[in-house]
Amino acid sequence: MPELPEVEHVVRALRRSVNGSRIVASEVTLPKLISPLSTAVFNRKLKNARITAVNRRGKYILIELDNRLTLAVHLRMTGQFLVLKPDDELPRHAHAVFYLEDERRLVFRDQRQFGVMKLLASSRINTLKGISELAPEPFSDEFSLAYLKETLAKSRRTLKTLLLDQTRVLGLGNIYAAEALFRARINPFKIASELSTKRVTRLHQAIRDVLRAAVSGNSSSRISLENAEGFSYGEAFGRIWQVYEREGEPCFKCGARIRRLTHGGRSTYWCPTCQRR
DNA sequence: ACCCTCACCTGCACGC
DNA sequence: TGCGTGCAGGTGAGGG
Repeated sequence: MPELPEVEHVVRALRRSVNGSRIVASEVTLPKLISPLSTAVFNRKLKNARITAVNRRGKYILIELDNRLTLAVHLRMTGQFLVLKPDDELPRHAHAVFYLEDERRLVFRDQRQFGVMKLLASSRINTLKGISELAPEPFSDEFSLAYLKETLAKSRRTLKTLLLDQTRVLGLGNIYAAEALFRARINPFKIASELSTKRVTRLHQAIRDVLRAAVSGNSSSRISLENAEGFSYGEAFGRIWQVYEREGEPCFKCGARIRRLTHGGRSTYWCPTCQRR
């Protein structure tokens, strides 16, 4: 599920539902999830730790504990958190269970098993491979027009590819990259360094607009970890994509048929008229 | 230093 | 019904 907005929703839901809770025990049934730690060490370090904060950096969820450790979680494609009440059955693909002092269980499930958890000293979070190199947060001052202009100027890759690179532009995934390019009326296969200043400006605005709309959309209040079905894209969020997953359908702006091409192993959708080369 | 390809997994929709 | 194919929202290792 998760691009930056979805991760932000998960973070907020975790804050509402488990911040302040104490973990009395944990269980991990998929060792690679927490590698390189052993499950024994992982469980021992978490025992009796209290969750003191839940934050986000890029698409990483940072669960801070009162023992100077932080659990950094990346959901990748299908990772989910949910909170079970005492009588609830453990769902399929539950790979880690955190038993809370009030009898609830915080569960991490992940159908495709791509998700990762790293437990390490809070002071060392920024040294974590994957986090240390991340581009500035899209809503920070650091992610300025000048930053984007310089970043694009340095790359001969296509925009679509570059927008997915979290070390250059943070927060977009395959959906929002396509949506941002549509919003900015820019062709996904354009070479980054060849973009005019006018277009860079439009793209900068579009990236923020698309992410902001998704973060602050009507969905956020409805999401709850106690109702896992709340976590999905598309209709469940009450949103319709402009181009994503709309191959062959008419563009909402001009009526042209939306096109799709597989590019670097992933689908790219665009309107051939609104987003000319 | 950069950029590309592939690998990591399960499950679903599709066509034969 | 069953089986093969392609596809799915993300990243990181390895190689050119």
